[in-house]
Amino acid sequence: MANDVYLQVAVDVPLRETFTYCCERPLPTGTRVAVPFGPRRACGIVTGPSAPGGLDPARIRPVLEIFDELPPLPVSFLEMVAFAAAYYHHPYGQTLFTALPTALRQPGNVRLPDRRHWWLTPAGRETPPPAAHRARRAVWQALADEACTLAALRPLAPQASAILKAWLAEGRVASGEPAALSFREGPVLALNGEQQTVLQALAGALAQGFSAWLLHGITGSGKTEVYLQLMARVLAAGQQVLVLIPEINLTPQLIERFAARFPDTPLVTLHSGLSDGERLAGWVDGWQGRAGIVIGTRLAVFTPLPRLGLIVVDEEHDTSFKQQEGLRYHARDLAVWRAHQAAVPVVLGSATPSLESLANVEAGRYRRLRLTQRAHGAARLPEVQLIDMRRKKRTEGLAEESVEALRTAQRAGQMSLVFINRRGYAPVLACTDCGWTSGCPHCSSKLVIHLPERRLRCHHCGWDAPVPGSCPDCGNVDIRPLGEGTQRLEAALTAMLPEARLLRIDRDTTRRKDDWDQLYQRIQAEEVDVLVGTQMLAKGHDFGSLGLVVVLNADSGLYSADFRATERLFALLNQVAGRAGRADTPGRVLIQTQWPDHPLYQALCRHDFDGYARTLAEERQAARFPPYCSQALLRADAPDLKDAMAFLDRLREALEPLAEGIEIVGPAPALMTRLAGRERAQLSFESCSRQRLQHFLSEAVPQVEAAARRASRSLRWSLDVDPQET
DNA sequence: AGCACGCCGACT
DNA sequence: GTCGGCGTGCTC
Repeated sequence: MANDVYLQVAVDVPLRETFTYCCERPLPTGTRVAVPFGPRRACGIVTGPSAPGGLDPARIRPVLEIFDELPPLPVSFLEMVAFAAAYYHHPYGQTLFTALPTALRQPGNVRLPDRRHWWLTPAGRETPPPAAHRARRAVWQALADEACTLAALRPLAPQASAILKAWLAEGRVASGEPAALSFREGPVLALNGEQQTVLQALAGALAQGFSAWLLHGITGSGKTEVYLQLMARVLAAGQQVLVLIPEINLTPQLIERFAARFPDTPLVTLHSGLSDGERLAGWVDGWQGRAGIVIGTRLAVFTPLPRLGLIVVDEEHDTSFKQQEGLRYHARDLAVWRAHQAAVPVVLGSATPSLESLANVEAGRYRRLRLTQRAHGAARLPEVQLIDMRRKKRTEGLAEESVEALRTAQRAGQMSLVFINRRGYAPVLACTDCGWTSGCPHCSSKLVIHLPERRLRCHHCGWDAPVPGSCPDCGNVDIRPLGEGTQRLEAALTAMLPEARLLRIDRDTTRRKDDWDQLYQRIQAEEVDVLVGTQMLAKGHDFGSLGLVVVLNADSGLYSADFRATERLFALLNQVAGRAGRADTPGRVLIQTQWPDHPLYQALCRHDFDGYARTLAEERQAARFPPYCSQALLRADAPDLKDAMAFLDRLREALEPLAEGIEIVGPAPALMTRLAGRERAQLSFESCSRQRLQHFLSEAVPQVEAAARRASRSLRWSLDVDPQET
């Protein structure tokens, strides 16, 4: 056997290195193969040619099988994988395999859907089958109209495949790749002056290489219409568009809008809800250039697109763009890298841009465009009012004013929304009288209650204190965790509004696939007076006109242990408020709070995003938190917290000498012990220089790996670069 | 991560 | 006497 060529092959294992195999012939980089790996057969991707080097040639085993149903993966794809692996300090093989659809991760052949188009030859066109042969006639008729895929013909005649085979042999039909992307644009909406200015700026950037744009447009300002008209130009030029959206926004209504606008452009959606086969088909359609539009959640950022002309990231501030396990990538950041690689513009759109993106604007890396008016001339911003809960009579957490407003709205025939904030719930202690909260004496974090031990702990620096019996500021004994008392809210609402038709929307009531459709129909049919729900209701779905929005438990996000909580709360409340009064009536938003003077609420009432963003930015700058420093978290978990802490303690000591220009904070117990039976802790690395932090991490990771090998097998660790949740 | 090898407790 | 617990070590 002449196994005379050596290859480097990446395998899906948590090891930093690639492996050397031999093969009878050279294989191009990006070829998918099956290789023997220890006692098993694994899927591998060829990453390049290789020499045996110091390796004993006897240990080098031959490639078992070469999969050639698809061409080798493009170099640009492998480059992005290499970047992501390096930046997030994740093993190359595992990074590569997370970027691939599941079907391509297995060491076996894949079956691709038949996308060939069939059409009649001149001979075939002249010989229509007799009308009595209904199946053949139907197929012929369809082909006489236009070229079709087999999938399109099957509904007309189940035996379409056999018919085509016979006709092919007789020279009556031919098949091949579909014609190049045709382009047709459905009815466009008129743009207002602002939208036109924005579109012109963006259109001017097309075909001009890389540029990054932050499109900051208030809710209802018509960002989507701008995307669509910009996309039209890209698609008309025969290029592809990648659109990334948050998980929750991937609704049939949104896809329908894109599909209706570009009726002849093949559109592919990619998200985690697809079957392996569907996901593979969409991915390959993008890669082979058949799809003009690829629209999907964070995982879609990896789709190879040979004629990429534009990337759009909608709701760029949304946290679902950050993957929270395994390769902890941020799809928005990879999208910007990718736009740079492909030399195309990237548009990041949001009503409430992330502080990260605003800082990038400040630094001159992104350019900002604004939409400050609602697209429909008459639509006004909602009126936001605060209900001071400090001296209010309340029932089950509801102020009498809120109940009264709900009654009034119902009588006026308007639909209301009661929004319960459960996001970022971490029990921070607060005084119900003076507004004192449990701040950490050593850093700018909040102390969190750990009930089993009755302790207050700082999850940032690790400070630990007993729970006080009364307020340290005013002596009031009524101190309790923020956010308590919303559990029985639905029952209370039913009792207080007996004549209103309530509809609760949350994970439980929308568990099954068609649940949401049914609820949605009830809303459309105006069979609902009061919607009650959480996060799910804040974004995405359009309920038509909401007359009133009541927000409960917003305060729990105000004084949170996570320094990003206020940024998220502000974005969330903005979004909820944007649900009110979208049509021609201005809506009303009521927020129940113990801190009516808090700058966040004050800014919300004034609709002053810029002012509050500036305040937050100054706070972050003063505390040297991201985006004014680069951060990475080393997380560890074990059945027992002290094992995780001891592991991080040892590492802190070992890494200190390498940490020039790096601040190491902690270790500290993590905010929430997520998985039952496992406890988590974390060590934070912070630096004013991203490069320096990267360099440090490159040196630190091998040490972490070594320490983990020495530690108990039950200890697990992960590194989170640019963490979103701290 | 898998998977095998290896060395100590309660079962036919 | 053996089945099986999971500690430890390797994968070209």
